[in-house]
Amino acid sequence: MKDVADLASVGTITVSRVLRTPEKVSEAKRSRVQKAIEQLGYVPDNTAGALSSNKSRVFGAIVSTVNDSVFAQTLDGLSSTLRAAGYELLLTSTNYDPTVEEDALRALLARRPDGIVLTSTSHSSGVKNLLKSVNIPIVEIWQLPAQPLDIAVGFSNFQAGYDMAHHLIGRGKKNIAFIGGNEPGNDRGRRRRDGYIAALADAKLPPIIWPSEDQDLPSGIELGAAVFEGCLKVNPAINAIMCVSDQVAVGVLCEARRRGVEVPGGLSVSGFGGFELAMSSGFDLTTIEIPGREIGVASAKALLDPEAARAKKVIDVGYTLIERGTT
Amino acid sequence: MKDVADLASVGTITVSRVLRTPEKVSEAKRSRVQKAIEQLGYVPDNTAGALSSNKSRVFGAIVSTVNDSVFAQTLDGLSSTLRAAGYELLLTSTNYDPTVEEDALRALLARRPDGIVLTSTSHSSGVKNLLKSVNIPIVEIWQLPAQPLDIAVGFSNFQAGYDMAHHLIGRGKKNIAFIGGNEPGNDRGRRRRDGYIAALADAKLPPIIWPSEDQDLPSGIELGAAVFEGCLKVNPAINAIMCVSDQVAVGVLCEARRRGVEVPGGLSVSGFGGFELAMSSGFDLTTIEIPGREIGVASAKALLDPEAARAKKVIDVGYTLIERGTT
DNA sequence: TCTTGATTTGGTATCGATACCAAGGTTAAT
DNA sequence: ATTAACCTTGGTATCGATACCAAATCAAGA
Repeated sequence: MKDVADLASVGTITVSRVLRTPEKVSEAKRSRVQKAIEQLGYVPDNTAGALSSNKSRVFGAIVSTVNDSVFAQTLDGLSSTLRAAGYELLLTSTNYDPTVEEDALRALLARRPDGIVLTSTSHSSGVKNLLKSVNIPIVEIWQLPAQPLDIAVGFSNFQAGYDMAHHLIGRGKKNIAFIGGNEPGNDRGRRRRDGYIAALADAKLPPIIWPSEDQDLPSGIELGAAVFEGCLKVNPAINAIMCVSDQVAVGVLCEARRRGVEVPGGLSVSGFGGFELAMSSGFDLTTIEIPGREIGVASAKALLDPEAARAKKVIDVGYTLIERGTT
Repeated sequence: MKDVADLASVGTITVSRVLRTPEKVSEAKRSRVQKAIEQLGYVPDNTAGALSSNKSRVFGAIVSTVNDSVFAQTLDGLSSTLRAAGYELLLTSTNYDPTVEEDALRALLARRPDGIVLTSTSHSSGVKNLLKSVNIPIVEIWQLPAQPLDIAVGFSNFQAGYDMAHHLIGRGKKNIAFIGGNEPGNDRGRRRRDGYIAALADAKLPPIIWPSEDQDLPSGIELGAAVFEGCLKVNPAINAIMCVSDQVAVGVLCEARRRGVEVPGGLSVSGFGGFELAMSSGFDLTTIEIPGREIGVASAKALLDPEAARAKKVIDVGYTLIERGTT
């Protein structure tokens, strides 16, 4: 920076201002400095800037996994919006292991981020204490918590589960099963299931849940494929299956085809997520579409302008129930 | 840090050593310092450490998209391996727009990363100059470039395309079409297509490529679904379709079912990627499985020990052709 | 011309850790 | 007992930018 300042015959502080607040520098010096920057190929050092200004221009994200298509959209929206504003994203994934969260957070805080995005909803007391001790915006995403730590962006999984069950009931189905939602460390699926249970209770129908907590079954597509050997064998009266995710629903649909079960005549199937394959050119699956990218964009905005976001506290981006051919 | 040092009655440098090189501090002082750290809830400031040591303990990644399941696995492997070694990952995505790369790189370099991971293979001269001017490990992933900038981790898309075409030819198919691979900014698909062309030439068969460069068609599943209205209508003799990705293949399979076309009797279909749905409990799709996570892990190792990686220069993780029910 | 207020500019201290060097203490070998 | 080598420890300078304050410049009105 000193070299640039010398070449342009200005003080170092003026170089700094050209980069951070160009409107405060006269036209003449500004162009001189910019020419010098280009000539020397100067790339500023943000680590030094972070130290002196106490602003790192970096945000941290702790996500459960990047390995989920709707989730990846959120990351995409987050990272693009932040980058457009001159910020960068430090990414950490916990792989649904809650014990990793505190370590990851500690490592993140050592980088002095200007804000943090979290996906999990239940935090250990260590995590809560760390978050309380720093004075930066904290955004919890996806599941809206009852008691947000600071700012929350997402939607209600409970309500989504309720709405989908209500939709199936409206189609005249009486024996509706819920598949999945008991993976450890992921309580979002469980909330959807709770919504399903509530809707069935309101309609005076008995809930059918599979697999039970103690059964150790695969997740995703394979779980869906296993439904016929497990759930439907025990209870053949089932004529609608509400799946915790689109992946599971696709597994059910693939297996139904293999067995010649008619959908939705013999069996209705619904998903959750709004995964590409659910589209009408794919499985034509009735599902609940989550605006994944929008969650990312809204979180980025909350991080960039925490005061405005704190006024709302909870930002509900909603979801859309899309009725297609499988129900 | 000063507070911790005072509480433990040691010098600040000893506190620093307890955190970075604990084996160089006597047992007695080490435990005293650790107790003080805990008591005060001290979280070190890595931005300051980065400034004085010239080591940020952060790596940068510039990826085309996080929105792809196999790709997400790479990120996952990369980030977990780095975090286990005490490093963090700064993530930037370009959304397949090559003009973004230089800006993203400049922003990344301002954070003084200890190494960089790139996914694209063709770089602008500005990017190349920037990379040459910094003295940190550069890892190019996925596509193995002819002339690696520094270190490359991936596999040969050309060879994968060749092998799959060879497999289809071996199944007795003579009219094999290649679908996709002309999305702008993504030359990996094009390499697979080149491999396909080479294999067909070796077998003295004419290549059939769809859509052509100038056609503006959707990508992914929708492209697959459009095949029957486009490609097969023009050339009904086609009896095998080699798709640029599993997504496209799934689109073809869905549409084939809808039209009652028998697979693989009337039409063979193959994919690429090793996407969850390709599994036997899903579509039972013949595909080429890429070890996405392994690419991430190997890149992380290359960043952490660049000398060892530079000895090899190119790390080929290979791929696996998995023959399933669709061919 | 002189004053006032706004704008532009630069000097210097500072952020919090680590590199470097030097000093003191310990152990082993002569 | 003496020397040499090693280990442990701390003081101080330093990394490269920005905050803060003060000085210089400029424009407009009296």
